[in-house]
Amino acid sequence: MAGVSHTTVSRVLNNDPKVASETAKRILELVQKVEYRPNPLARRFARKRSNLIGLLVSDISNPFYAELARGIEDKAQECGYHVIFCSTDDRLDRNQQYIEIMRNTGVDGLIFASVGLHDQHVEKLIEDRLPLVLVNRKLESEKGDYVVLDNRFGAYQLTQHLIEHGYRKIAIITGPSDYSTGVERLRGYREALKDHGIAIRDTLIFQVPFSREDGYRAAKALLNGADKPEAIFGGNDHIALGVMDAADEFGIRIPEDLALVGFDDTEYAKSMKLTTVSQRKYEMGSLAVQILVDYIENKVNGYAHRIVLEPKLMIRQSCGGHPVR
Amino acid sequence: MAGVSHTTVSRVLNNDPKVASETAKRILELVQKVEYRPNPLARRFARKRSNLIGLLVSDISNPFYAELARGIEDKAQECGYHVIFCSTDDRLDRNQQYIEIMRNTGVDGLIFASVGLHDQHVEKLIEDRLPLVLVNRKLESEKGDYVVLDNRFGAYQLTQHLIEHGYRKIAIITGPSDYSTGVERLRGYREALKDHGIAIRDTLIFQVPFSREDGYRAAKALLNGADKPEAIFGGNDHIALGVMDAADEFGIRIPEDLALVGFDDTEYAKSMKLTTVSQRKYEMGSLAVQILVDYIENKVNGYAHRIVLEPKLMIRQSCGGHPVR
DNA sequence: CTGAAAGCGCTTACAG
DNA sequence: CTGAAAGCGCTTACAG
Repeated sequence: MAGVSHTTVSRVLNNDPKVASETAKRILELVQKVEYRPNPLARRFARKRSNLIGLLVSDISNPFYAELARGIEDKAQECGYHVIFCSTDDRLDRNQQYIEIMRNTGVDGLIFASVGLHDQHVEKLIEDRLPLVLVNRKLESEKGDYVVLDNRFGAYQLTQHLIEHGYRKIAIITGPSDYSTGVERLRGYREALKDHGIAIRDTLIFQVPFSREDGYRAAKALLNGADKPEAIFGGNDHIALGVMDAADEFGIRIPEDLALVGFDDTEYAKSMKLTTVSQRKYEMGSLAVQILVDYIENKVNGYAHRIVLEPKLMIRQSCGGHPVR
Repeated sequence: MAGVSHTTVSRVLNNDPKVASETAKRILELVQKVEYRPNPLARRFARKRSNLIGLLVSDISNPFYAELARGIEDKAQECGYHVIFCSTDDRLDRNQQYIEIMRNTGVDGLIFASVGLHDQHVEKLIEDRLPLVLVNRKLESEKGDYVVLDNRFGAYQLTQHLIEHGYRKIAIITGPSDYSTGVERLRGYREALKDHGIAIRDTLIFQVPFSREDGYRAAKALLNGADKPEAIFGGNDHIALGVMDAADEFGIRIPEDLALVGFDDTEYAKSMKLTTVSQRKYEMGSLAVQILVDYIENKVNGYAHRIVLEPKLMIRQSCGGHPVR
C-alpha cells in the first residue's frame, strides 16, 4: 500500500463520495498500475451480498428458456448482477433439491421459470420472504410475484382462429396439468369451443409433457385413429413440431390435410411457418429481474407484482389464409 | 450451539473423516432440525474457492450455445460447480470488458466458447495461468487448451457431398474471418473444390456474421445476380436458414432449384430437413468442464489438452438423395 | 476527508 | 477425536 490506508482504498473502489478527489485519483492510478483486483469473494462476504441471481428453468437448451434467459441476463447485467442457471428438466420430485442447491450458491434471489402448480416448497420460500419471482408459470394459489403471459386468452385466440377458418374437429395436445401453462391453454381452448357452440370431446384432448417427442407420439395416436381431427392445437411449438413429424410420416400435408397451430413463437415457429402465439420472452425475463432486484435492494416485499402480458397471435401458413369451407 | 464446538460442526459439514460418527450423527440431526444453512459467502471466502465457472458465449439464446451450455451445466453440477453465463454478441471490442466482469464475479475458471482468432487479452490470461478452456473456437496461435470440432474436415465433407451430387457451381456464405470456425470452414470448402478440380471463384464466396439475417442478405445478393449458384453452403445453420428465407422470397425451391447445406446440426436443421454437419455440442461442453475442473483442483497446467472432435455428416433432403446430373 | 479497529462466518493448521 | 485461535480480505460504523 503506497501512501494511504486500506480503508481509503476501499472507499475509492466503492465510489465513496467523501474522499478527496485528488487522493482518489492517485489511488486509481496505482490500482491500474499494479493491476490490483479486489478479491470478489471477500467483498461479497463483507457486504453480505453476492449480486448473483439464480435462474431455474426446465431446460436451458430449449430455445424458449434460452431466449428468456437472455432477457434476464441483459437486465441483470444492467443492474450489476450475474446469473447462475439450473435446468430442472421439469422433475417436480427434484425441485426441492435444485432450489436447495441454488440457495447454497449464495444467490441474492431466485427467478423460477418452471414452477409447478402446487409446489409447496416454493410456497414456503415465498412465505419466508426469500426474494423470488416466478416467470412464465405461476402457482395455483396465486402466491408470490409473477410475470406471465395470459395463456388462457392466447389459447382462446388460437382456437378461435381455427374455428373462423372453418375447422370444427379440433384436437389439442397440451402440456401436463402440473403447470399453469398447460392448464390455462386447455382452458382457453375449451372456452373458445364452447363460445362457438362446438362440443368438447375428450377423445380430442391429450395432455403430455411439453416435448417434440411427446407431441409426435400423441399426434400419431390421433392421426392413426378412425376419428382424425381437421386441426391440431399443439400446446407449445415443440409439441407442434412433433405433430409435423408425425404428419410427415403419414404423408399428411400441412395445412392442406391438417391445420396446425403452436404456442410460444420460438424461432422454430418462424422457420416452419407455424401459426402460434408470441410470448415476449425477452421482456418477461427483463421484467422479472427488475422486480427481483427491487426486492433485494429495497427489501420491498409488501407489493404484489402480478404482471400478465397480452398474447399476440402470429398468423402463418400452417393454418391461416385458407378459405372457410 | 448445542453440545459441541464451532469447529466440529464445520468438520461434520465438510465430511471430515476424523470425527466420531456418533457426534457427527447428532450434529447432523440438529442441523436438520434447526434448518441451519452454512453461509455460502463465508464458506467461499474461507476456502478461497467459489465453485463457480464463468461461461462466455456469443449469445445464450442461440440454440447452438444453449445446447453447449446444457452440456457444461450438467458436468459442472456433477463436479460440484455452478455456471455463470455471459453473452458477448461477438463484440470483439468489448471482450476484455466481459472477461473483466467475469473475473470480478470470483469464478474459479473460465470457459470461452466464442474466442476471436487473435484475442490478445485471452492469450494473456492463458500465459498468466488463469484456469481457462476454449471450446468451439480456438486461437490462431494455438495457445491454451481447447475442445473444438474439426471444422475444416466438416466443411470438406459437406462440399464433397455437394460435388458428388453433381453440383459444380457452389457458393459459400461462411462466417467472419475473425473466428477459427469461419476460417476453417472456408478452408475445407476450398480444399474440396481444389481436390475435385473445380475452380475457386471469389464471387461465390461471402463472409458474413453467423446470423440468419446476414445469411439472408448474402443469399439475396447471390440469387439476384446473373451468376446464380447451383448450391449454397451456409457457414452455419442460421445462415442456411437465412438462405431459405431468401429462396422463399424468390420462389426458388430447395432442393429442386437450389441445393443447400448448413453446419452445426441444431434442432432447426432437423426441422428444416437441412443437410448439415453434427457438432457434439453437449459432449464438447462436458469435456471442457472436465478439463477446467482438473485445472482448478489439481493445479495441472502443464498438460496441453487439445481435443478435436470428428464431424458427422447429417444427410437430409435439402440437397441429398438427388441423382447426379 | 482519513484511519484504526471491529466484524462478516466460515475453514484449517496446530495443539492437546 | 475435539477445541481454541488465527486468518481469509474486504467493508463500515466510529472517532478524529
